[in-house]
Amino acid sequence: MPELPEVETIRRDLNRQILNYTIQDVRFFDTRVIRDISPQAFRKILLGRTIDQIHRRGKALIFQLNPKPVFFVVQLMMTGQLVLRKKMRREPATKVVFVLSNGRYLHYNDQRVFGRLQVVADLETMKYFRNLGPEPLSKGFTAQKLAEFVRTRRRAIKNVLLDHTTVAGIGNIYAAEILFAAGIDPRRPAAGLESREISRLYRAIKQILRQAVSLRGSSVNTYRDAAGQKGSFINYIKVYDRTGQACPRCHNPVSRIVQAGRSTFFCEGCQK
DNA sequence: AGGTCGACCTGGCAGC
DNA sequence: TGCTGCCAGGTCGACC
Repeated sequence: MPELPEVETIRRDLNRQILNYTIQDVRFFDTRVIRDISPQAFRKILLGRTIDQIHRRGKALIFQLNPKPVFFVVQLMMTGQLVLRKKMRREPATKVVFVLSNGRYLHYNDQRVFGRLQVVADLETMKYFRNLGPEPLSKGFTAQKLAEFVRTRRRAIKNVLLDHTTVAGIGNIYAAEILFAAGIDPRRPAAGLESREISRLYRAIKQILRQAVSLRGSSVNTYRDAAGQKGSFINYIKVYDRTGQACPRCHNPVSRIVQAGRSTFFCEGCQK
């Protein structure tokens, strides 16, 4: 999916364009993305409610609706997209379309149908939010907190970064880029990192995510922002999906390995 | 209890 | 051309 920078980009775009508008209709083309309740019940809850504010927590988008308390939560997972259009356009991946009172159509597209659309009165009822670690770009996320968490884990630091109880919103692309920026080998046991390495890691998390947000995310494959456009951080990616290509720092070929069943890209020359 | 693995899905691409 | 197998940005539950 979209990781934190991509989801944050969508949030900002939608916040500028659809606040205070009302959901007038919900049209289903594939109901598999509605999981816990019937599509009819889902539709009934949303109809007539106004979008007060759009938040993000980790990789989830949270639409705060009025009358309260109702939150419409979207998890895009691997291939979900939220695209705002002036006309309804049904594509193969189009699953649900929300008709808004400003005459716009918010399309939920999802090629692989992993995404989830939920309505809840209390976010804490969702397991995802109960277990989620701190927001990496918030003041509450400190080097101290990262250090406390990292020191108790024996598994590889790459897997600890991907674990959303450590820190929210980091996925496979940014885990690779963050570890490259920090010069840390993704295979290192987390508990073995020295203080200065954890400091470097902390700074890399902030720096890479901030830069990616400012560039509107990366588009490796299916990610699109709320206007259907690609993000430009793709042009600044150093190691992700670049197996065999020269490391921009030391010119060694980039390596690909598998950790916990997922690809890891890194430079053996300068990540120690 | 921490950690890993398969399941959930579809589509693109490499190799034969 | 067409088949097979592999791969993909995430999360959860089952299992060791």
